[in-house]
Amino acid sequence: MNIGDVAKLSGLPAKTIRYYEDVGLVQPLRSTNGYRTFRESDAHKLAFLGRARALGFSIEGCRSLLKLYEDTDRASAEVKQIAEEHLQRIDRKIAELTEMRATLAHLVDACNGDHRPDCPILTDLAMAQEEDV
Amino acid sequence: MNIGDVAKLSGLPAKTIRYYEDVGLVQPLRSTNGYRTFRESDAHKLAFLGRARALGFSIEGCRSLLKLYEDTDRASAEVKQIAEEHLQRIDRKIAELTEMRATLAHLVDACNGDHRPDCPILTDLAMAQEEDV
DNA sequence: GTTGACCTTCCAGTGGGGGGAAGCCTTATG
DNA sequence: CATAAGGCTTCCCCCCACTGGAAGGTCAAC
Repeated sequence: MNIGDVAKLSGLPAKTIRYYEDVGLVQPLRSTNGYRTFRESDAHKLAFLGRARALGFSIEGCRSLLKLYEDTDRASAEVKQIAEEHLQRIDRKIAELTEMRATLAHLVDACNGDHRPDCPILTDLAMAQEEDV
Repeated sequence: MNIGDVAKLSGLPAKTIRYYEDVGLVQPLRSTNGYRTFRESDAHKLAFLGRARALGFSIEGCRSLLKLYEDTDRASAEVKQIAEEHLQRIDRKIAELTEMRATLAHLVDACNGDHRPDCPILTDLAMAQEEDV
């Protein structure tokens, strides 16, 4: 398989696949003309990577997961730990965004949004004094 | 004021303040020795920027807000629109993370996390077949 | 033989800074 | 007066995970 084929199969852009080779996540063969040649197992790996990335795992997280995936003697506890750490990162990110959202929503709500210049959003950004909300 | 003073006042690292000058968000003066000299208004702007960034506004968003802040003839509707667009971006991001979280939490839940190699997390990443959950 | 689709490598850029080097300026102290 | 400490300057590279594009090689079809 050439890169275009495996790109279609995995849903990843060819550029991304080259990048994954660069960082050592896949090691396709090379044919005599210099083209990358992907085996079934490479296509499989790339699909795996695509799904792990879609769940928000970092490249290094993907590398760890892939290593465990290929180690049939792994302990599922190791996989679970990686996933749980990632889950916590996601939770922290959601909490952070939720707090931003609350503050911003409150400000947006308080703003008339008309032709006049008075704007509690700007006032708050300028002052951020702690008053009653 | 030198950069260290205004860094303390605004809570921003000096590096960040230099970067903000680089991208044109602040224009401090220069004293004869080449040091940046910040006025009260610069310190004010930087504090404004710090708070806007803390709400997740991009540098370009900050630039727009700052421009409106300094335009006493602004219409609050313009500010509100920028804030609402940002709010929607935050909402999309939260939705995306929440979906990741749900999928991942389900997988983590299904994984025994013991010494055995069987792991639904890896199975799912490898297959992602659509079955009942 | 020539088009057009595919492939290759390499370089640069994204956002929002951070780390650190090399070198000036200022102030306090011995 | 010398020097040491700390603050300031510019400059360049690094982070992440790609993405875009240029310049050029390869292959199948017509």
